[in-house]
Amino acid sequence: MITIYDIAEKAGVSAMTVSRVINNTGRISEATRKRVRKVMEDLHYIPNSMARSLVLQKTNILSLLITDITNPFYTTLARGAEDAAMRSGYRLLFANSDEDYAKEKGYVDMILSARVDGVLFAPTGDHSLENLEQLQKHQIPFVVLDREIPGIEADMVLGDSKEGARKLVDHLIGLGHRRIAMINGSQDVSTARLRYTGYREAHLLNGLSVEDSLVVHLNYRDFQDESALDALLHHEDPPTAIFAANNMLAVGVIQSLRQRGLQVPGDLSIVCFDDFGMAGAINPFLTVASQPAYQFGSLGMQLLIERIEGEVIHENRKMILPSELLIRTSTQALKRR
Amino acid sequence: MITIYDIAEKAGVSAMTVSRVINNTGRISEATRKRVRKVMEDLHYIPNSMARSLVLQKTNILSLLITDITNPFYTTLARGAEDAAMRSGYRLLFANSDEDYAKEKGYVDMILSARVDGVLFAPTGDHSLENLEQLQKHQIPFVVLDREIPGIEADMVLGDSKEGARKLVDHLIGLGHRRIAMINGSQDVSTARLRYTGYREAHLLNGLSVEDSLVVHLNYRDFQDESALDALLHHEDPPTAIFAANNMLAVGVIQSLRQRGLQVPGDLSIVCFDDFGMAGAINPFLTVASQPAYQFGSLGMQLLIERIEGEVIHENRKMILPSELLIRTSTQALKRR
DNA sequence: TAATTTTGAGTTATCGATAACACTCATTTT
DNA sequence: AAAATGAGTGTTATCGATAACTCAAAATTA
Repeated sequence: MITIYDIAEKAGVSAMTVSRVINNTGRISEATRKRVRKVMEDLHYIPNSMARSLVLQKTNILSLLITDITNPFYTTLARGAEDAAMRSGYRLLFANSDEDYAKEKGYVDMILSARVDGVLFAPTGDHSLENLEQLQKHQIPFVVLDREIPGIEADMVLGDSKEGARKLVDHLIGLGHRRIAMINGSQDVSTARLRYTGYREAHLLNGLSVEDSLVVHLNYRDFQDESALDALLHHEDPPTAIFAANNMLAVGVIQSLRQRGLQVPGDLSIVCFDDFGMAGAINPFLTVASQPAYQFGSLGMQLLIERIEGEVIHENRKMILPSELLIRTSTQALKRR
Repeated sequence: MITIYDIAEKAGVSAMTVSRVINNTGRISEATRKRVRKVMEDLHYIPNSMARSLVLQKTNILSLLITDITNPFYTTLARGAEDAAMRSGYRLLFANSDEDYAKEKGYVDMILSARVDGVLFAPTGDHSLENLEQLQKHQIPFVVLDREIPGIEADMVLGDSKEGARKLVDHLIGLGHRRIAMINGSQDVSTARLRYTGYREAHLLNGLSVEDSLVVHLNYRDFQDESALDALLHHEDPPTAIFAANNMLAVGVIQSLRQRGLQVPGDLSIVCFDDFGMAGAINPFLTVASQPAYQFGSLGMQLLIERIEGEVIHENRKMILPSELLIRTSTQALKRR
């Protein structure tokens, strides 16, 4: 491995002079500069960023922790974060917790160990509190994305889960649906709680009551346990529409329904949160509350970088990004029976 | 920031003893070990991995460079790579080149600067040669994914682009199509060349000739230039089916067709390479040659880790993963006119 | 011309960890 | 009882870079 000492020797100068050439600091004569540059090129020199970070106490690396790399919402968010980080001259260290608290903890340790300058943190759920406190203890600046964590004061970029859910359910009610099931994520996640609240409010505002036997709490990531769906379908007064709390759940629900020979929207209307990115564009099918994923990333990154570089310590900022109701073909007016 | 020296002082031992406790090396009395452990916990000590890597000359970090983080093929591949890296105790540094050579170069510099132990490299195209040579110069082990680069000898995990393309086009010909257009990626990418060869062979094997005016070379990533599609549609003897060389191109084509009021498969049948992951499961629509994306990642990672840890230097290994023809509803038998 | 300033470097200490070696005691061997 | 062994720990040098300080020679000023 080539070091500044190798360069220094070949160029007949001291290591410090090489360092000065690399960083364009101090005074160097044009002749020396040229000579050093030449040697660096000849030897294909690349600075060792660990050594540099060690002394500078700054890595110029920011970390983005997402919960599901296969979910288009998060990959689009990642693009937004990456672009914003790049613009400000930071490198981005991606991490994927897979909605798994233990993995998340592992990545937090890695992040601390790597001494990154800041973290964009999409938590797996309320229990992420400990991991965020861990960051606080070590004074790593962070911005919380997508899910609010009770007990944590920090900059946040969130969606309007309640309002979005209200709009979706309102749309279903407007189509005549009265028996609307909800397949929700874990109650441990703020967005799941708020989406339930929105679901509830939409009912109440329309003079309908909420029947809790139509509400199921699962996990955002994968829809494996089909018994819940079975219970809904065999309900004495079964639902005519389903509100899936996110896109992945909706996929699972639709697949299961299809296996059971049920049609969407023929037999059941389906709505969900979050769109499907590029892939969803092939055949825009699901009626969704689409969130501005790219902005989650770019705005969050902006807040983070301001925190890191800004001299003034602002109040905590909480940005709420609206979602957009996109009505497509997975919903239709209730047929009378 | 807490260091081993802080721990050492508080515990009344030398820094070396702390290091020994951390790494479970050397002989330490149970009493000292316990005392040091206690102090480490009290002070929330986290080792500085940069300092450690600097002296060990090993980072325990591997890098995965993909070309499109919003493409489900690559995110699934990433999951495979991540899982495999995790299993072997490595951390994974994701990087996303966005099909952009300059960004790729930037990430290669970062990778070199970070002194990662190895790289899983999905190149943007043939010009990635320079970037791979850069890695070779610095003796960073790497495995090439998905796209073969002329002039590079290395372990590779590739798909069977030619065979997959042949199957797709064969399927279309079997349905009676004779005028089959191809919307291809850049000729700078090996998979694009091979998919064209497969397209060609399918024609020849069926006793058909290939008409180059039906073949368009664009870019894998986004389908912006619609003039090419227009030209095809206004061809004197227009195509009845389109083979899009990858999923992203297919999305673009279908969106454009829809804007023009054309139906798939009513007016045109469409096939493409690569499936759509979770998101595509909502409404399996496109007939595709599906590649085992997860395996690309996990197998590639396995080869890489063998390279890094293996004592024997094997011959270069070239793994070809088969694709599977999934016939869905974007293709139908040619109606006579 | 002597004094001062500027230019263009070099020296040394440091960041946080670990390897290699050294050095006590206590215990075992001869 | 002297010598050898081994357990437990400390010292010093090192990884590759930069900050802070130093210093000689050249250029400028008085």
